[in-house]
Amino acid sequence: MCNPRHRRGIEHSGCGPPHGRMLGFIQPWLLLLLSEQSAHGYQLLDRLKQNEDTRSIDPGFLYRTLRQFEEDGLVKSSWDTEGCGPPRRVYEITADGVEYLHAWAGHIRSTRERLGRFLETYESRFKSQTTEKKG
Amino acid sequence: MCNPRHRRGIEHSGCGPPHGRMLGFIQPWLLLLLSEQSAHGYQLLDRLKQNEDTRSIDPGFLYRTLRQFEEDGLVKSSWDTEGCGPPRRVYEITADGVEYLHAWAGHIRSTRERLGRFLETYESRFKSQTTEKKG
DNA sequence: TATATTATATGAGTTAGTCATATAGATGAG
DNA sequence: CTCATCTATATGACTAACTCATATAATATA
Repeated sequence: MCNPRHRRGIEHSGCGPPHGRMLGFIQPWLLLLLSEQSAHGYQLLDRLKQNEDTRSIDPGFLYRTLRQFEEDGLVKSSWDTEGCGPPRRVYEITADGVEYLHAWAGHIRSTRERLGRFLETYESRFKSQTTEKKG
Repeated sequence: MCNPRHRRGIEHSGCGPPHGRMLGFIQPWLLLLLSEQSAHGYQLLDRLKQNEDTRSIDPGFLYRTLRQFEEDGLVKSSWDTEGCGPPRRVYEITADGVEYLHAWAGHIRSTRERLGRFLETYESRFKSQTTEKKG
């Protein structure tokens, strides 16, 4: 974990620091993956693990999230008992799910802009354009 | 609130949707403001309210965050009993606080990039370059 | 002396996410 | 057949990050 709290003597104890948490960005990835094709939880888990941005997903959280999505009508599921291995609950995205994905993307876009505004202010204070160049 | 959950019939009940929460971005703003000049909580509250991105700050959370920052050595405080009104606890950022602000900015930068990668994938699926243009 | 304003603070609750672990069918080894 | 392992889904318990309501107190004003 490249958590910057492990520098020098700064051992931040409580108050929401640069941590490694997911901050609600596993869910849109789930919907996005399901918008490509239906899949069961374990498959989604595998795919998320192949993406560095979503690598640290917790299986319990994933399954609970999918169930919650279903309760909210964003996906629907059915059991696949054919093929080998134990039965799989296969999730399919709904029209509402797709719509919600779009809304989520909009939210992410605005969050990204908000972060950009913070960084602009920050960089104008400290004049340290490091890896970013602004247009 | 421009919360996208209030469209059509999508009334998301539980599972982390496009909401309006702060997601740990009030703290870097606090440190950034304090890096400009020392201030007491109520002042910071006022300034955050002038920025649309940080408008919805909860006073209780702000004061607790400042105390936590102090416990973590990111700021230090002293009472200002002069002037009018009740005494003010004035916060001053420490060297560790500045360093931590830099680390936080780095985290925000990488979060922003991560959001960008999601949006790229999303947009390539749905071919809807709306307000964004990519380089 | 009542009321409002400025300023700080706490208690209780919720939600998102983490960590550990349970369950169960399928599969393969011996 | 039995034991271990893999695949797959799921739950319990916890913590962190807030949110909402409210308390407290000094000072100012009516």
